[in-house]
Amino acid sequence: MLMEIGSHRSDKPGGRIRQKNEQIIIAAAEAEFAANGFKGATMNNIAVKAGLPKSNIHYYFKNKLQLYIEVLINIIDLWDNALNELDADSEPAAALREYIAAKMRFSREYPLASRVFAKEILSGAPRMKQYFSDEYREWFQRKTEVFSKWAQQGKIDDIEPAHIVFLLWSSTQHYADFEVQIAAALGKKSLSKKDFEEATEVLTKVIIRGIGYQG
Amino acid sequence: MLMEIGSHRSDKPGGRIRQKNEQIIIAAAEAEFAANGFKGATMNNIAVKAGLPKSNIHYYFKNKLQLYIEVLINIIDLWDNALNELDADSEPAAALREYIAAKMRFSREYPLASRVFAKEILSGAPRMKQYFSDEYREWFQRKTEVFSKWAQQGKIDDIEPAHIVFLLWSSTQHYADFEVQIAAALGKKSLSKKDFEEATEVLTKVIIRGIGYQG
DNA sequence: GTCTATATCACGATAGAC
DNA sequence: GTCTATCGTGATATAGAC
Repeated sequence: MLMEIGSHRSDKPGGRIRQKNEQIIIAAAEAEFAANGFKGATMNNIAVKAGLPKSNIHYYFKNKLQLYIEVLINIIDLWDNALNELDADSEPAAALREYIAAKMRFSREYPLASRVFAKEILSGAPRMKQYFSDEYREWFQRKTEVFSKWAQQGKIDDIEPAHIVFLLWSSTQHYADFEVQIAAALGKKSLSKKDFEEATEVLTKVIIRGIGYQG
Repeated sequence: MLMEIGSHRSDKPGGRIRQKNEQIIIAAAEAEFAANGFKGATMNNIAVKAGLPKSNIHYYFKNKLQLYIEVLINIIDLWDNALNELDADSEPAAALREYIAAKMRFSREYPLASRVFAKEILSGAPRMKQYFSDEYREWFQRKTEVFSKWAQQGKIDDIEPAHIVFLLWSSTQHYADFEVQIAAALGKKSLSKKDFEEATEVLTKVIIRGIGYQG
């Protein structure tokens, strides 16, 4: 599903030099795309951040779009795998605690990738049209069934499951995407590990209780 | 506080033609900035969307930055006024219900402006540095006191108020900013009024109960 | 595998005719 | 108040020497 969108990527085995340089370039691209978006990003800025001549970027990646897709795939894979672990057989409290913690860990560890994704969606996702297909809808619906089952078992309230998932996504990604505003509100330069732990604690508590789970 | 950042704006009285054209241009700029971000946006695209020659944009607005700031000010004013209405003397349930409804109404009525703001924050807010000053921090802290008072009165749980505010912001703005993803997940082209009402209902219920308010 | 040089085009902004 | 023409800059991408 994700591979389709990135199917043009070079699957060459690649020597150690290639692998290392590609990783350096992707990290640089992540920062540039996060700061300036797809259209605003320049290959030159990426090259400078990577510490490589501009032409080398074109040597390793066909064009700006391919580089961009590469960055997007990384974060989507991460998020999807975390959601796939949500299991209807687990207790809601434990399962949600773990999922929220995982999403918050991503927000802390990969904020740049999260921001690139967010900007793409904000733009109307013109470069991810295939990803948001019927297949996506079906995958999403399977995921929401976890909450439906919990509701049927009387473990949580009967709330439209889709909106619970959106709440989980929005509240956790916010700490990566809006970090500048949050830090300013708290009077800090940037968020510490402790800030993230506090936020995780609050979100876990509020959401688990909010959906009607009775400890 | 907001005016400072936009102090270079032309406060000329302006005839009817000017006022009308300025509004058309701002609406076009909103769409262009939402789609492509500040760096990615082009004055030409704005002109085409506005149905005016490119030079006219420069006639009414000094440059791209001024036009951008204008768009930002609109949405920030809207949001700030809504938050300023949150009153510690009200009952938590009624006050929060109203605030969430207002924020969701903005998400539905002004999604483009919300996205321009979101992209600016995602970029690290380089064009809003003055806005996120000590003054902002103080304003934010005053707003959080509403929740502290409610907690002191035993009306809600003793939860770090800042994170409650972040939750309110993230969960409501998500429906404007990530509309494409949400619509795809729900198998729709775009979100209807009913979708927004359902979401508002869920958020209101989950958050009010989540912070420990006992009806 | 790496870099220089350059072709080609689109950008923001302005000058100046109407 | 409106439009055309254009300047100067910086963008993606590639060709080809090393």
